[in-house]
Amino acid sequence: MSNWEESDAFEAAAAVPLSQRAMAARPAPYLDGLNPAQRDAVETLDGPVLMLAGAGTGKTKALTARIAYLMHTGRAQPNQILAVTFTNKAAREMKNRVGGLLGEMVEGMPWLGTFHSLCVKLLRRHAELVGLKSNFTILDTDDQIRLLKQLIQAEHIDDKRWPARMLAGLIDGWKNRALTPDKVPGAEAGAFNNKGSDLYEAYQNRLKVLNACDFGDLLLHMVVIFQKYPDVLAKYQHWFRYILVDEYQDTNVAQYLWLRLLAAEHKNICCVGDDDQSIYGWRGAEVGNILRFEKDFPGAKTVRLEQNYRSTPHILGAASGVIKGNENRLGKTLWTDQPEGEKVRLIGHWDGEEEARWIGEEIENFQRGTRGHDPISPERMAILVRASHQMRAFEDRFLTIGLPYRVIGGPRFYERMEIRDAMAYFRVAVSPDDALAFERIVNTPKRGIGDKAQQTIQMAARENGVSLLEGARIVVSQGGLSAKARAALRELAEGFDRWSALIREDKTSHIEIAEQMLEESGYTDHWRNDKTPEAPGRLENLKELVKALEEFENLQGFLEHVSLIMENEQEDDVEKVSIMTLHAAKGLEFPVVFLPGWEDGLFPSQRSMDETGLKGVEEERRLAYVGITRAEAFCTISFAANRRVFGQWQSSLPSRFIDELPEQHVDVLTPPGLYGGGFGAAASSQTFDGVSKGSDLMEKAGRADAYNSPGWKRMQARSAQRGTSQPREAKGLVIDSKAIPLHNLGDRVFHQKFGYGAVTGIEGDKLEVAFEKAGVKKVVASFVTSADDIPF
DNA sequence: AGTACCTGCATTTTT
DNA sequence: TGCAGGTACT
Repeated sequence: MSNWEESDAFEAAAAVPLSQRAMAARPAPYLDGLNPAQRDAVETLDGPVLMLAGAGTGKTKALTARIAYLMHTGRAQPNQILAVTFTNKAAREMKNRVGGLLGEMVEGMPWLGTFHSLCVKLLRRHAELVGLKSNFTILDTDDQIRLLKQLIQAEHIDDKRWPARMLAGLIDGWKNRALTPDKVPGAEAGAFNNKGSDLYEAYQNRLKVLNACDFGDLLLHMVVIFQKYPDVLAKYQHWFRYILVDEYQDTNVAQYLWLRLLAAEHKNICCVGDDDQSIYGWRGAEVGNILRFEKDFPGAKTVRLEQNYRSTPHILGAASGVIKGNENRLGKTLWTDQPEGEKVRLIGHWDGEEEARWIGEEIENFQRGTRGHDPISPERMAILVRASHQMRAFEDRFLTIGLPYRVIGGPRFYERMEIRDAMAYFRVAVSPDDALAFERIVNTPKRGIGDKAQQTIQMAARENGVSLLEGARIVVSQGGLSAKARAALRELAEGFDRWSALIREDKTSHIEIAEQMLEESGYTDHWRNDKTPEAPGRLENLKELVKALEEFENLQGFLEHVSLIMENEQEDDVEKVSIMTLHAAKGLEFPVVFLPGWEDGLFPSQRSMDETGLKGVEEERRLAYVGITRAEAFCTISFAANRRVFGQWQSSLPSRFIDELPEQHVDVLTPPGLYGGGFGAAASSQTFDGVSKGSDLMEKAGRADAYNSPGWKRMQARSAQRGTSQPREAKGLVIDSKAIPLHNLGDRVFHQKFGYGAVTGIEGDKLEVAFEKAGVKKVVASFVTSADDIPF
């Protein structure tokens, strides 16, 4: 598999025809505004190129300019360029940007897409070579697990000791490494109760019978086909004159092989990436791919994009200082011509709640534009955490103080096909002129209303200036279409008449109406009769959906809520602070970034260190680097000495990465708990909520050993030395300590988010309220109103 | 079939 | 602590 290494360095680039050179000589607007490095990366068209693009150095700009350049110079037809990304979002963005540069031509870029989508396209053409039909289905993770579970049980293996998830993980790992069942190394084949590779093989056979494949197969099958059928490979090798790869540091072995095979003829492969931002090792990404690029592709030219257009020098300095601790890296030096800006701020807190409270106040300060800078709106701020469970503290706090936030990268439940179908029914029933929703379900389940019938409906609707549903009624009444389609359409229209009437009457519960809709429309039956392995899961999801309805007063309310969630994934009209994991933040940027939870064990994560040792720490360090480099102007790192983990109080030491921050780029703040020089009753009684936290302190005191740690001591020393002032912290804290008891036990109150409830406990300015819908919650008193105050 | 209790477990996530 | 998945009961 290494004829590449054996091949000589590339011959000089083939002579370029004069006509093309003439074209290249014309002014090219997309080249304007590129810095020298970017320009180099764009103009080096022949042979392998590694574009080492640091964070915020304009790699997408360079990548898209390169595509434009390739087309403009006539080096390749748009359809001869293979451009690969990891996410649909990235593919979309690239398409848009190339479109912006070149106009219509992008329409002709059929081979710009994700690894997976491109492989689906290829595999549909050659499915028979791996025993599939071209209409194979793609299983999602749930389906995969269900199938594996069946196989495990068929082997009479205890699926409690040997869970399907574990096997799925193993198989995914093998597929990531392009290992078919027969290629699994002996040592690993015995994994999973000695049945690892056997079960893998059984699974693959089962998939074939089902005419299905999982995500990993999309790549694996293509690699197998390329390796086994040189004629097929040759066709594509020849066809794709230029290959571009985004986020190369995230590629796994299978993707690497796929690329290498495809690039073997023309050798014009341009990989863009940043070894310092490789954070997906745990799901099979091989940093080695990018580190080895020059060896894998002899004669490769490496271009470093090092001018950063995003962050201030202090932020870059802090990030560089941290990443320097990694051994295995290609190395690059980010620089910027921006003004110095503020230092990265570092602050330690007593516990996680205090950290959340402090950050909430800081966000409000930024929002108000205190200390000399302009007000910054919440959507320009983000909190980046290591693990999603850390988000809860912030959600709780922000809900309490009424600070709008959104969580990025939550469950993708509402993206599922069956959920979207079901909701389309709801949408049409609630608002009959929702054309998209109507289009979605008019022939789902199959009703024999094909393209032509739909066009007829569209025309009728347009001619009469009515909704599609009305248009359908007109078509039916006029006796258009075939008798069969007409009958089906009439039934559907009558269904919506009934369901809409039920909603209007408001007598039947919206849950019942929803169930009725799914049942009477035949949608549920459609999945009941479906024999594919994913059908049971779909039905399950529909049940979930109906269950989710319980939380709402009516269907309208529900749809609004869901559309909000979906909009969350795109843009949002409301200005909200983003809360997300560091992983989810890659590729994004914010003027204000908070990086909480920098404690050893949490970040770097203990598990990562246990499982992969030094390699793990290095990946965590890259995560730290990614986090810091998300910030444009203000970056605040924080940690807490005590944190509740699984209900147990735990104390921890500041993250080792904190000690790696270069001092000259860091401003150490005095934590509120340290007010006046030490901890103790004074600090707590002034900074909390006006109520002595003596008992809490007693409880926590025994765990304060973190404060003997080098990191903490150094922090204290630093802040003493610098004489950091306290007012800015103190200011915010006074605000919510004004707890004038307005409520008594048993009072009926209203909260913006949680609705109505009764006060069941009072603790200083905090109330414990049993909400009718949301259950028992603790809220700050100023954010509930007496129910009598509500004006309706 | 559906619910109520219990137990075990607990990064990071895209396709 | 909180959830998900499984069992056992109705």
